[in-house]
Amino acid sequence: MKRHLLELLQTTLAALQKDNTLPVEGAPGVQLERTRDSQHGDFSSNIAMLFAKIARRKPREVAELIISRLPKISDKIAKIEIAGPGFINFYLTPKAYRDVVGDILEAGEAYGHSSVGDSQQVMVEFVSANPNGPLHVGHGRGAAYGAVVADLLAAVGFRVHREYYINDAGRQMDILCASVWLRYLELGGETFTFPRNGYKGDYVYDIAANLRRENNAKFHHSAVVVFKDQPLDEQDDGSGDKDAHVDGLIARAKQLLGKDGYRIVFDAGLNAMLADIRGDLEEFGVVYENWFSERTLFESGAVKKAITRLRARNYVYEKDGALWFRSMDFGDEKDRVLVRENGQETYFASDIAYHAEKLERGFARVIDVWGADHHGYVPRIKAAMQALGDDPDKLDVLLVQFAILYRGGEKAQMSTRAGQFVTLRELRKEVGNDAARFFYVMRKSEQHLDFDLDLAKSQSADNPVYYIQYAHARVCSVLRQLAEKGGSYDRALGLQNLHLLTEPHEQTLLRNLGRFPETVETAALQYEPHQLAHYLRDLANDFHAYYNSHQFLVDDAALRNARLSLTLAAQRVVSNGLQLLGV
RNA sequence: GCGCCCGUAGCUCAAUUGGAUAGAGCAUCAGCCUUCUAAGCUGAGGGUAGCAGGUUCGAAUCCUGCCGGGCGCACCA
Repeated sequence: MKRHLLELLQTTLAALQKDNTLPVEGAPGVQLERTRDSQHGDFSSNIAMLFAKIARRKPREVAELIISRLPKISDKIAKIEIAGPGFINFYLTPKAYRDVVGDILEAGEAYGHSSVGDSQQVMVEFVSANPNGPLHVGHGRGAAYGAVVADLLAAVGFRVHREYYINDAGRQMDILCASVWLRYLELGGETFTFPRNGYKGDYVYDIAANLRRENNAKFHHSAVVVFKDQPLDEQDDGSGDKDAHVDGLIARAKQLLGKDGYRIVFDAGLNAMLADIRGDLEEFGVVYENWFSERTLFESGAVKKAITRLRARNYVYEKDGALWFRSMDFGDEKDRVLVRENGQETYFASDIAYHAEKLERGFARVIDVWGADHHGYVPRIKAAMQALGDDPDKLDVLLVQFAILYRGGEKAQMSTRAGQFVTLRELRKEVGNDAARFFYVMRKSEQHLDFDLDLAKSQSADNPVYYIQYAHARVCSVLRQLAEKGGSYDRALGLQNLHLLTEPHEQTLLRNLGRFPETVETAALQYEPHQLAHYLRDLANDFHAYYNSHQFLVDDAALRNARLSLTLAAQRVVSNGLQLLGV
């Protein structure tokens, strides 16, 4: 409907511009929006006011002009009025309202889907948490948000590719490896102080135990040998160098285990964590087309290749023994290191290679979902893309603010290292997948999310997801009642008699059901799932109000089936909407 | 110090991206179950939009300056 009206306006304006009634130069784009208040009709355009200035005429005068030239009114438009300072308001006919019901029942699961994406290929990369511990509730938000954004884009006609970037090449993974190894030594009877910097979670013991089961004492060494000459890690007064300590232990592990042995311990940690993360996400309804390993970028030479390309374009230089990228040339606040003094490429270097590779794969648009604490990283990635001759506008970085946990009214601390955190798995178990998914996407992504664990765990009925599901359940209940009374629903009869739906509650419901496709579209294109969440809550409210004030199973067969049609349409939209949110 | 984000009802948040009288949910108060699940509905109170300017037909939204909060400023990832 909205598209239809937009086209109407556009052709009319073009005609007015063609005969020089309205200026072409500086002409504004046509805007049409749903009215907030039904007193102002159903759709409203501010185009006359926008044209008024450049045409040097009064807004209402311009509005008159446009209306006089609009093509013959169709059977879906009742009237067009000028209101306020110069709004052009469109009022739909009752028929236009009614037709929505047939459209919904006809389209079924496809209602709300569209093809504005034009089959363009889009990659959505999200979560990509380091595989050095279980996912916690912060990752959960990125997972829910990324998954819903991806599903929304798919619903409006994009070809969506979901990807998880596995950071399996960095120092953090070496620390995990060392942590696993040390726990393994402990299980073999060695005693020592576990490094402050190591991963202390119980899951590390599990991995170590597994390793011992499969390899027995193959990787065992005496603590005396392992810790010999290691820089001290002063736990109590904090005076020791904990980074040097851990790095020393990593080096010692490599030395004592040999290349192959180290790899086995390393992979034991990596694979265990990946399996855990993958399983966790799958249970959460989050699946990927691809899990992309950072390590393969080094192995395939993609990182070296990216650096070579940058060098060829004269954007790298050497300083202090390191290799730098001139990101300042592209507005970044400082230049960035690509290769460290010790010859190791930085995470940034592999990330450049990764993004170059994404575009090589042919994606028209690349979306990264990151934690908001990484926002400072955006300019340098875009700078690198530009330096490589790629279009940085193809990359949209969506920043997700942290979910702040509250327990007993107080902030709960999260730290992967300390091993004290609420895992995503734990959260899902306590509040359920549905509530977790809905809560996560209910808020605008760049807004901090207050996640009250007590409230969420309490299974409280305040939960909006229950409210929405209840609307669905009530429809099921109505149908059950109908069957018990020996009746059945006659769709044809219902659709023939939709004109009987004249109650204000019914009109409101019809009006809002018609907004669903637009809501899905804007939620998708703006990457704002919360719009859909709010819409569904409002729709459920409309339904509950209707349910409470009118009986559906009335004696009059025509009215009964008309109401059931409307009810089923509402159920369908609720169901499609929740489906998109992954609930 | 510099950069990014944020500041809307007692609390948690919306607002069709510059539109018409700023809206919901909790919480508070007052009503509605012999009739399709009360997990619900109806009504009431509650606002100097952080503060001060500016831009224009029109500002919560854009610009400037303060105030307050979060995050980031590595040869970590």
